[in-house]
Amino acid sequence: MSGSKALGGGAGGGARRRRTRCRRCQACMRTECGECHFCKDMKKFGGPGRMKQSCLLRQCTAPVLPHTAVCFACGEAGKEDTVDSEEEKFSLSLMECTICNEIIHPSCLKMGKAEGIINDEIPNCWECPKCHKEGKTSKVTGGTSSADQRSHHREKLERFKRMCLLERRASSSSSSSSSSESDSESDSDESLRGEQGGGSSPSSSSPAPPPPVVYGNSSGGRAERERSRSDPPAVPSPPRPVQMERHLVRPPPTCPEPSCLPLDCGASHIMTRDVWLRVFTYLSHRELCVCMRVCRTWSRWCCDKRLWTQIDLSRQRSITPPMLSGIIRRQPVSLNLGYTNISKKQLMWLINRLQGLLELNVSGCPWPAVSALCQAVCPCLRLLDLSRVEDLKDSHLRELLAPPPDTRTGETQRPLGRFQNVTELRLAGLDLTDASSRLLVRYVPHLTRLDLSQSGNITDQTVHTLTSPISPLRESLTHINLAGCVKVTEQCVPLLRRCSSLQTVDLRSCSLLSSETGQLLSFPSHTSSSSSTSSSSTPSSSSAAAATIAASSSSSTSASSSSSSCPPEDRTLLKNS
DNA sequence: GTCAACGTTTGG
DNA sequence: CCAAACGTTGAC
Repeated sequence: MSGSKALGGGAGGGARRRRTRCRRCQACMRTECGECHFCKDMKKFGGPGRMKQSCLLRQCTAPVLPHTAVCFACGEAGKEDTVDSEEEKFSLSLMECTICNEIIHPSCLKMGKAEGIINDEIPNCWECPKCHKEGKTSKVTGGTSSADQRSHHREKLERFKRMCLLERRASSSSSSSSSSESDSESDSDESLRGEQGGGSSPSSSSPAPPPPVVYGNSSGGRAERERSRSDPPAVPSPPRPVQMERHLVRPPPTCPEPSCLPLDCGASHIMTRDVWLRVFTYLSHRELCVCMRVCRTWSRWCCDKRLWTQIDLSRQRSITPPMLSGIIRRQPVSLNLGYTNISKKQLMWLINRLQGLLELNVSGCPWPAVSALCQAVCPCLRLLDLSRVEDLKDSHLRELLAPPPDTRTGETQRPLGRFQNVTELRLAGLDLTDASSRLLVRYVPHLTRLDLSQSGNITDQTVHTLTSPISPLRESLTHINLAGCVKVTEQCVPLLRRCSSLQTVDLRSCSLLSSETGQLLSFPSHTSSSSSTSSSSTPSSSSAAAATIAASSSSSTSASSSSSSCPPEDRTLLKNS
């Protein structure tokens, strides 16, 4: 409203109240990232302060009505705290109608409050019984007076159309039943179906348990601004104003309600949620999706994020909005988007909502899409697979790994990369040169596993850089894959020996190497970081190292920890040195 | 009064 | 169509 447009008339609503932070959700509790677009705009981060938007990572997931909101009918505030039962709490809480904007106690309504359609994505939000009844036909009520009002109506109309569109899209893709009103979810694809699709819309007269909500604010945030084809989750909840289009996606609560399965007779099934969950752990994701259609309760339980720690959508020809919302709801720890046609916006939208993500695979995706990561903040990420990303060049890798250019004015802290905590990086099959190795040394200092296989332009220089005395990787690397790097020569082998923790090096298919060296090599682990590779290091550490050492002295089969086949030729390296 | 930031408008 | 800018609201 930026405008104080008191849109009088209409369904009796008042000016819409601006929602405000809940101050309780995870997002509200965290601090500003200082790196996102909006943070950089803030004065406190040295920006001009013109955009006046919240940090992308701090967007409230459950925005509430302002404290000053009161009931349109009785003029009093929400009184849900004064009662205990869910039913009463609902009656005495303030509910805001997404259509007429009226805020009212359901108990103050003349008509049956059960006719309202609750939007449990946002607290205290519904389509009030009045609007729902007049419903979709409320449209433009003639040319009532001012242009202002007309434009407001037009806006609402568009809003409504948009909602219908979203709903249609959602319900056509899911086999979901008719009532796709408030609550029904939209997940379509078989591998990821949304939770609680149960169309319990009008009948559910009690507000849903306040769920954590990922509240996609689109206010200027490009990540959120998805629209058209890259629309993120098509959540068919009553829409916010046309231009805003806030996408609400709710991650599952840690333990989805209820704790037992209610039966028609009123009793509960003998098996509780925990027991069912154990059963569900034996099912594939596909099977879980089938189970979700059984009933609302199963639908919720099957969305338990413990069942979805790893989500694999690789090679899906298209990533749809329902898939995206499905991913967010499940909050996976590991996400594989390899060889999909995900768009930049979709990826950005996802990443900003998966703050707990540890592993991300975008191999084989086009660089323009992957470049979304250049604006992401993923402090937790440990594994990043960029193998065979189309058109990824040195300069792109720099963009990706280097910290944002304007690290404030002071530059007091050491500018560490965006992926500074990544320990495993896969860069196979890219068009990188030796220049990229410097980026790795500088910006990904904790790397333990590095895959540079099939990098035709990489030479010994890369190995030199990675293992130089000033490289932190010299200490951290345990596994390096240089298979198929045709420009690498025998010279790299002594260089590699400088790595104190190195366990295996894959040098297969390196045409400049002798057949003896061009193998998967195992290294003994050096307990000390002294340069001379003392073969006296006790075989106390890892099993792989122990196996290697055994291989060097006698000749037991060395079982590499990383790769299944580790030929006895490992010894060649030790012989060489 | 200050600060944060919501939701609309504007300009490219 | 999107990102930036802006007026204004709401918390304190």
